[in-house]
Amino acid sequence: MARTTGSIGVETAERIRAAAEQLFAARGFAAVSMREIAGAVGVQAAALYNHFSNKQALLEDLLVTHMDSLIAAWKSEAAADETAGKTLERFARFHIRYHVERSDAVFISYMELRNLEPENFRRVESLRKTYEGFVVDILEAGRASGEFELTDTRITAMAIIAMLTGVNTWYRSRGRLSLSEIEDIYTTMVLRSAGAQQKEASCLAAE
Amino acid sequence: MARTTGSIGVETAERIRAAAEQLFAARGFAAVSMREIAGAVGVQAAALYNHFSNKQALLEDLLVTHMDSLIAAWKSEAAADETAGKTLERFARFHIRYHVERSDAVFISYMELRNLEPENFRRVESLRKTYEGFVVDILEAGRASGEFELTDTRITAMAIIAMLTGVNTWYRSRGRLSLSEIEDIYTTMVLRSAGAQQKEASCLAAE
DNA sequence: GTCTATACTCGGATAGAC
DNA sequence: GTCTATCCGAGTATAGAC
Repeated sequence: MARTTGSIGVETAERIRAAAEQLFAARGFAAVSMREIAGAVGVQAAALYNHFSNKQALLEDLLVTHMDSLIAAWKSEAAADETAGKTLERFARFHIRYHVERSDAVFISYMELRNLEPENFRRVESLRKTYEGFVVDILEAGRASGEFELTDTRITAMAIIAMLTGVNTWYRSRGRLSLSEIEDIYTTMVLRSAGAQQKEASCLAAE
Repeated sequence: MARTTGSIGVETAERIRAAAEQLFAARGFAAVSMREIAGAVGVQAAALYNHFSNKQALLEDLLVTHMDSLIAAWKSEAAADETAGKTLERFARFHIRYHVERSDAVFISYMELRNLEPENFRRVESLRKTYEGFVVDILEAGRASGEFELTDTRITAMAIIAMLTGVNTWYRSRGRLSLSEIEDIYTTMVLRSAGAQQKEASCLAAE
């Protein structure tokens, strides 16, 4: 989207989005006022209505944009020809990194769904299903090829996504482990959850 | 807690707790007014202040009570002498069932932490750490005994808890699978995540 | 312990000048 | 596109009667 004025750096709409995202994540949609958002941007509250028709539209914009970007990012990351195990590993690393780097947007996307009006809710839910479907597809492929051994692809997909997204609740960039180390650990757990054959030693003695 | 009046069924404080829990879960702490809670109970808003000093105290009561009960429930469920694998399975089933049956309290406990004032927040966080510690302990024991094979007990504990709690986001009591079936599937995934030796076939060929 | 009434503050949103 | 000014409804919480 191009600038409409040449004046100050980022256009106002984008600064409103950024301010709202940060405030909604920190304190919740209902607890944040339009005046606060305006204050963070450096304009009066009335000016926000030149860019978003109301508070609801602002929330809906943030959630839809986030889900659209997430889906597009995975589509461009997913490689066509590789084993299901390799794809699942790629997904695990992608999901962790993408979510950790956008913790505000992720937080809002999970917490503020209930504040969406029905039509907007359905739209965002549908995007979420699309994303979950990516994991189901990987698991189906791995089961079909014999790489994975699992009972229920849908449940396993939900479990894997929940596990990976959970990193956001405790991750701190200056923490004990680097993001790469965290990715390694989770990759192992995700593959094990799917019943992937492990190259390493976990098969010492069955029984 | 005993009744203070013999008049109408449950005492008012308990009915306030129940109404607040349901409303906070459905629409969020900030979005729910004291008038609404009072309306659900069948009293005037001013009457709530006879039982809770303010809205914050009501939220704090709900979160602390929930965490206390959760911790007590696991303590009474945990058996002393059994293998780590068996204990982890018991924990997985316990966690799923307990959380699914109290979805409102669970939801609030995760979502409304940020609305707690600092002192109350620290108190609830400390209880949460206690609960997470139970899982860390099980994993440590299993690693020490050679039952589990994992890189990092703390990370694995967080991943397991996130995976199990995730059931709440999609579980419906009249859904495709029974709670027992769900528990079975998750138990397998949790044990695999911890690198537990499986009796079943997942060890066909290493490499 | 609950009521009615109310103080006081703040919310979203709009009108109209510039 | 942003401002100032404003409408009006709703929020938490308290005072005082019963």
